[in-house]
Amino acid sequence: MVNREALYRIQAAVASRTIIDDRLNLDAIKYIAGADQAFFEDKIISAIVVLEFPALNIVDSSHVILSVNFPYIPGLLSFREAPSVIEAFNLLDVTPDLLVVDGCGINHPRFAGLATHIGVMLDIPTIGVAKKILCGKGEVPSEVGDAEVIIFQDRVVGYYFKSKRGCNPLIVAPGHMISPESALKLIKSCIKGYKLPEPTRIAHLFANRVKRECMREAKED
DNA sequence: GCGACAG
DNA sequence: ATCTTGTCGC
Repeated sequence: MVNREALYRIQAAVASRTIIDDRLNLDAIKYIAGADQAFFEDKIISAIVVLEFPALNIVDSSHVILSVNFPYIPGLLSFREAPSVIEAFNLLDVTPDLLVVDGCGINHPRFAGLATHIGVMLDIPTIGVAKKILCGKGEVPSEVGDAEVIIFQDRVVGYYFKSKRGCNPLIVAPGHMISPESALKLIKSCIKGYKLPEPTRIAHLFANRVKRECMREAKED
């Protein structure tokens, strides 16, 4: 059903094009966006919200509903979710300085997680924020605010970050055009009392709102 | 061979 | 991710 070798080659190409240094001015960030997905029957809903930085109030949003045409396979999530995220991103009126994606960045078996894939395809800075680790090893921080490096194949690919008490740590990693340190610093500045950073948290709420709307309409037929 | 495995 | 109410704990 899935030709993994061909897809691995695409991921290798994505990884080769990834820039793991700051290509954005951290002190000049005005808009930071977040993307998240929800699923309904055979449809994938991608929602994106743009927040003004550092206030984090919503200034723009967009969403698309497409047919799902690829299964969920650990390590190949990009082929399932990247297309719809890219389409939603292109519908925005306000172009953000960077995009926070729910999933892996370079902390991936072939250094090409969803955030990295999207960043390279759109040629924009991205950060990946996952709730569970896919690969790599690191200490697990126990104190809120603490972070520990995650190493994979002798490379620093991200951090474990304890964003809230009583919650498992987040996994923060560079997607594209940003360093591991800057990615962590930015995500830290987006925590507002919840486990998830505002960009992803609000995008998640928005995606679910759209999904509920789909369910309501489906029930009427 | 066995276990792990983003969303 | 999704199916789903109450419930234990800070």
